[in-house]
Amino acid sequence: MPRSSPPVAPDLMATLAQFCRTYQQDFLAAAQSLDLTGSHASLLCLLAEPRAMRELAESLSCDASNITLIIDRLEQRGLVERHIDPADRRVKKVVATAEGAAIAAQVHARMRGIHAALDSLTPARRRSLRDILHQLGSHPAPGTDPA
Amino acid sequence: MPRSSPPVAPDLMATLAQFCRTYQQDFLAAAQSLDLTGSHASLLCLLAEPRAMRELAESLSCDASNITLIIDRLEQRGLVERHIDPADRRVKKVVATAEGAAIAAQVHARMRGIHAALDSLTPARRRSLRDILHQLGSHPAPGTDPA
DNA sequence: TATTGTTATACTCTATAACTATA
DNA sequence: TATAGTTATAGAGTATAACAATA
Repeated sequence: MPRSSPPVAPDLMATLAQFCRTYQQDFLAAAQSLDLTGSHASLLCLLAEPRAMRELAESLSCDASNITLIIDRLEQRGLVERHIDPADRRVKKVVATAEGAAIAAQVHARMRGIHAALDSLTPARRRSLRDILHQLGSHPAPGTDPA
Repeated sequence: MPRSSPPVAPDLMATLAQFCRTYQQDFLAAAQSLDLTGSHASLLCLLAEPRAMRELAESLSCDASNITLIIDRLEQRGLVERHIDPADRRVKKVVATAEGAAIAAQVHARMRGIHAALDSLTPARRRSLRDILHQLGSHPAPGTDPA
């Protein structure tokens, strides 16, 4: 097996993959404990700020028609509301209600596995992780290129 | 809003959530570029070593009957094979074929967004990230407790 | 004309339950 | 009897296409 890449890259990718898998498992378990599907919880957790339906579809990598149905249910449950954007009346901004925001916070709070893992780090390493992830986050997202 | 938690925790959780979302988007795009659904690609990428069907169901947080169908398709496509475990003839170990392993590697290789982000880090920070994630990974997984 | 969001439809995915084989 | 995997079925989720409203 030839190895022309820098030595850290393959190992890092594998470790990253495993971590994200663990994160997903923990997230799903937390969502289900709150009577939410993974999609519903993902959507709710995106609403720290109001977002247009189309934005949400892109973030979840799914069709816009799908978002309509998910938001329908979350709205029936009183967790989100639709507000027409005055700046462009075609757009509907989805905002979390107080209860919706509380449940979104609960999803993250109930991710016991992740919290336990993070608690095992020294404070310095936690800060280091946060800084590195923050830098990674401030990069052009894959699918969201504004042509 | 009261804040009794350590200051780094909420910020870290939010950053972590966003990173894992970006990872998922990039992973899905890479999978689709190889004519794989997200589930099929996830399963294929779990087969660095042979695994029993039941293990795979747990890793993907889905029912075992579902794994049967996914493996059926991957097998028809020549990407995996089922081998009865001699130690327990009820168990079927799923192993990736050479082509399956190559495609699994391709999935990771095609995650352009993640690679670009990682490339933006200094080598020292990449090593730091790898070490931290490695430590996080060596912790009791949430759903996999051997009661 | 292009875009946002919705509706109707068909297709796929996923879980539930019953079954076979092995332990 | 308990467990691993499969099969058949029903329910939920997802995408496609046509539509209404706004730009």
